[in-house]
This record gives sequence, structure tokens and C-alpha cells, in this order.
Amino acid sequence: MALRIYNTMSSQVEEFRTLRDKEVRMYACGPTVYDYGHIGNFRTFVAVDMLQRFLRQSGYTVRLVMNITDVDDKIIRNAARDGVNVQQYTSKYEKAFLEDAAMIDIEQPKLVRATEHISQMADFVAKLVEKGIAYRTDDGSYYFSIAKFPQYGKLSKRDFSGMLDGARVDVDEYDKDSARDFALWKAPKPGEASWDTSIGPGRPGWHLECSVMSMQQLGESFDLHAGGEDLVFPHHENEIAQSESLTGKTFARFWFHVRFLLVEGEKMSKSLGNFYTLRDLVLKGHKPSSIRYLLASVPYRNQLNFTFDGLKQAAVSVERLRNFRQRLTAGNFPPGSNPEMRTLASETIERMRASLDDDLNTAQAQAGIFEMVRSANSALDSGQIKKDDTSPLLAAVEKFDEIFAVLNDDDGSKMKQVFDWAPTEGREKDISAELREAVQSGQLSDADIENKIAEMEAARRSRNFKMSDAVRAELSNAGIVIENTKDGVRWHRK
RNA sequence: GGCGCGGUACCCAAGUGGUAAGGGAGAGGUCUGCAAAACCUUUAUGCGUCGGUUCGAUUCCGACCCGCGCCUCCA
Repeated sequence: MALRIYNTMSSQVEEFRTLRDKEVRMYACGPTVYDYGHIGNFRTFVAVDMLQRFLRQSGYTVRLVMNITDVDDKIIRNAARDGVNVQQYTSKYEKAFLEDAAMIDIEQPKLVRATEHISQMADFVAKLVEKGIAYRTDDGSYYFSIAKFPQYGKLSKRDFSGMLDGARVDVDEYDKDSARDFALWKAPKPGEASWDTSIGPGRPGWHLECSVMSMQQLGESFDLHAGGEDLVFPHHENEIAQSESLTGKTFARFWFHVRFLLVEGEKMSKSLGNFYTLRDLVLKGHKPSSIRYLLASVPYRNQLNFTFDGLKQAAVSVERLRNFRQRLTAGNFPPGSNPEMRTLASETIERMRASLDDDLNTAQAQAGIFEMVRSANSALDSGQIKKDDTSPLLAAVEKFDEIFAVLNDDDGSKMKQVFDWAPTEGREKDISAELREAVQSGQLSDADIENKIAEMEAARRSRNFKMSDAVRAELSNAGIVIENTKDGVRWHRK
């Protein structure tokens, strides 16, 4: 069995194959850093992250490159509005993006920035001009002539043959030859960022950076190119046109596109009031792990309906997995082993792998781990788990978390970062009671908590339940949950 | 209008030509000083509607209804 994955280019699920044996070279279209990232952005990035993680788990070496678009119309406009230069403007949001990505455990890829590749982009345009594929207009802009690339439209399955007729107009026109020709390079406008290059002053068109940087980092042909579904056209179509007409080689073999999500059943938009950045959700008191879990729980090609109810459900699901892991690590078990548990663990690992091999069916992989958790909890209750059984079961949990990455119990410290950030943007008023509580629970050190628990246990031994309940309530208010079990006290942060 | 995706229980959401995974929520129970965790039972004769193919369809085909996406540098 091997990974089978949907390829937008062929419109079908294909067996994933690499150009170089066990090495995967992939490129993901990253953020345009003009604002804080929203959960739609992060759905895509989480999906790419899980793909990357699963490829590693499957034995591949993965080289993932992601671009940061740090110059475009919105950036130029907003920077001007704020009275800062482009670099000052984007560095703030790039930093925020990286913090956010780390908050939901996205492994940081190799990052490349558009503004650091301006001269390479200009050279790229010059080569296209030499080949007669690109042309310059009188204002100093450069366009790609789609008439010179007959396969144009092959990714998005569009027929541009009608458009090609329009390309017969006089090349000396001021404007584009054809309405569909796209800008490779934009001539400078007053007050806009501009670079002096071998092809003249100006700034790059959006599509160019991805062609230039991906090929520089990964070679003229590489394995997989990823992004949100909206990028299929025109962005990725244009990247293919530029790249393949220059090299004559297949640009990327697999095209991986993540479907847009819905929020409370509707398209996320500012006008509908259902537009949320990652930080908005944390301010409301939601844990990063809940957010990641929810984003990860619907297979990437399906529409995901992101709801606050779903976020609560995700938190409970994560809690269930964490509790299970804690039961296994903290419990005392009699020596020996129960062969059924070893079988259960290996079957679960196999099932998760098969599910993910099937075009990253994350929902099925989750079903697999939960079925194991129920069976094993049942065995735990009836004392059928022996000392040697914990490690295979925990290994299955680890396999799951290598991909899903939601079991690390560090939500408190991550939420603290957002808590500390809020006042710097005048958003103190948006800090919810839930966030305050979560941050508070992070204030108590493990040692503080252990001391309180010792106090409580002493009270319970002397059957001073009033005292015991008081300590429980105190810890509960501080965001700490105490569980008394026959194997002793377990605790965790809410 | 063109191209594409989807409609599964109270909610989220897999899946299959042979009779519906998983999670949450609800109800009942076991355990329990309290609390929590966990387990057991239970909740879709039903998978948008109507036809068709088939021994048999939720799964294939057709029509229709509804939702969504791209066609505008929104992931």
C-alpha cells in the first residue's frame, strides 16, 4: 500500500510517485502578509502540514518550501495608509503568521520571500522575452502571451481557444495583446514600491514569484505543488504557463488543492460577521489544539463547516485522547502482557495508515484511534491491561499524533501569548473570561499544583471532605481538574 | 451562463451494489464521600426528491430541488 492522492491535473486519485525515490520536493503557496491569518488560511496550511507529516511517517524525506508574498497591491495600499514602507509593514504580519502557525503546531517549512528574489524574477522575464513568449508594453510592464502556450488551461480545465483569436491583434498596441494575458512585471506607479532591474524599474506580478522561487529551491520539475482551491485559476495555471514554456519540462507533477471552509454554514466573509482570525478564536478562549483538531478532522477535499459547537466538540475529543494517554502513562499495571492489546495496537496503526494512504482520509484515521481507545479503556476498566501492553498502545497514539499534533498539553502557554498580545493591538476588550481562566491555569507551576494536591489528599485521608472539596474548588477555579482514581490522583489543565 | 463539488441521525462527519464508521450531545445504568474519568445500553427500516438499472441501491444512471466553489491577485 502506498499513498494515493487526488491530483488536480488529472482530476483523479493517483498513486503518489516521486521523481527521486524517497525524496519529496514540494512547494506550498503561503500567505500574503497583509493582515493576520484567518482560519480559512490555516485550514490549507494544516492540510499541507499533515500531508508533509504523513509523507515523513511513510518514510520519505520531505523538502517543503513555502513562499511569503511580501509585495502586492494590498500590501502597498495598506503600507501607504499606515505611513510605513512595505518591509516594515510586512515584517509585522510575517512574524504574526509564523507565531500563529507555531501555535497550531504547523512544522515550519523553508520560507522564501518574493522581495528577496526580485532580480531572479527580472531575469526570468528577460528569458521569456528572449523566447518570444513575453512582451513589453509601452509603459514598461511585461505580459505573458497565453497564445504561445497552447496547453494554457490544462490545470483548471478551461478552454481558451476562443481567446487565442484575440491574440492576433497588433503587438505594438499599448495594451495587452489578449485580454487573458497576465502581468509578469508591473511598471512603477508614483508612490509605489519599485525595484530597478535588468528589465527596467517596477515590481513583479504575483504569479512570477512562485515559479522563480520553487524552481530555484526544488528544481525545474518537482513532485507536488499545494495551495487553496482558489489558486487553481489563475495563479497555478499561470505558474505552469510561465515555468513550462521556459523550461519545456513538467513543472510540478501533483497538484494538491484544499477546499474552502464554511463558517456556521456560510462562506466566511467580513460582511457576514463570521470572519475569524486564529487569534480571534483564541481570544474567545478556544484552545489551539481544538482549532487544529477541527481543521484536521474533515478530509481536505471536503467542505468543512467550521462552527463554535464543533470547536467545543473538538476540545472534548482531544481531551478524551489525552485522558487515555494519561491513564496508560500514569497507571500501575501487573507484569506480563495481553496479546490482544498488541494486536489491537498494530491493527489500529495499520488502519490509520490505510486511511491516510487513501487521499488523507483524516476522519477515518480518527475513527481508528477512537475505536482503539474505547477497547483499551474497556480493558483498562476490567484490569486486562498488563505492564507490557502500554507501550504498543502508546505507540499507536504517538503515530496518530505525529500527524494530528493535538496531544501536546501546551495550550495554556500558547494562549498566554495571545493574551499578552491583545493589549498591543488595543484588543484587551476582546479577552474572554475563558481565555483569562486558561491563562490563569498556566500561572500555577506543576509543583504548586502537586502541593495543593498533597494538601487535598491529606484532608481526604482524614475524611475532612469539607477541606478536600475546598481545595478541589480552588484548583478548579484556577483551571485545574483533579481526578481521583484507584491508582492515585491525576490532574490536568482545563 | 460555463466548469466543478456536495446534500447521511439533534450537531459535526466517514463509508459501501447486499442493508449505515467515529466524535459530540441527549436518555438510562455501572463505578463513586464529592467531583472527574471510564465502561455498558440506547438515539437514521434510514442516507435531498422522483424515476430507472439490478435478485438487491444510501452506494450506479437520469431528471429535479437545495447548498457551495471557480470563472474577478479571497487559502
